[in-house]
Amino acid sequence: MKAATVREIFRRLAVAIPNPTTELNHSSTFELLIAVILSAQATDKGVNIATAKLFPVANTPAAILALGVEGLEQYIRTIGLYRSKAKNVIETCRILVEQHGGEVPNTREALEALPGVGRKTANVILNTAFGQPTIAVDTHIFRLGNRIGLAPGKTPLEVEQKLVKVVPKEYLHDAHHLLILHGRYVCIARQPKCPECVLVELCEYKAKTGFMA
DNA sequence: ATCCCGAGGG
DNA sequence: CCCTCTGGAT
Repeated sequence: MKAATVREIFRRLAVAIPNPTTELNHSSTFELLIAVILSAQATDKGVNIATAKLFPVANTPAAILALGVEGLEQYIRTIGLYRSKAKNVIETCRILVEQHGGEVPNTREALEALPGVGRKTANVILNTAFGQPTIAVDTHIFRLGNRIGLAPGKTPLEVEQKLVKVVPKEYLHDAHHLLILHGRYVCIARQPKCPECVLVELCEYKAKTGFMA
């Protein structure tokens, strides 16, 4: 895909999505970290329902630690993979208290050392809490990268590295949320809403599949 | 039956 | 590389 086309894609997304930020409710970096860990293979909406109950009761590492695994499970039962997430969150809180003074670390290495935090989650925290130009490749961005021809790749890491190369500098920070929100509401997995998409004539999906009008 | 802001273990 | 974890929405 031509550089000018890529630039136009982000210019249009930036117009269509005036406030490109997370839809995971949070009022601190710690809350964001927990919400992102919980969001694996789950919808933001579902995570927000659970954290609306959890955070008023416990919104610090020490407070969540005090709930214990089984106590925490009661709050996040409605989210998929809740048992492993409860275990990971507790262990992450323990490490935050013991090794980081109860604060969320701001380096990739320290973040990825936390249980339940892989490359994607670390990228979200670095981008959204610490303002770094990282691109967290979740299911939406992986799909879009391949579907519209923006950054094709067999793995999320491959898509991420292509995006970092291809995305114009001024859009690098917002690219993550511009793509996620476009993927969530327009370029959805099952039946993309091509008729209302601002990228139609720039998209390789049309040429490949002749999407329905 | 498929998808959702994946990660860890074998 | 694959498999498993896992509930709720569509």
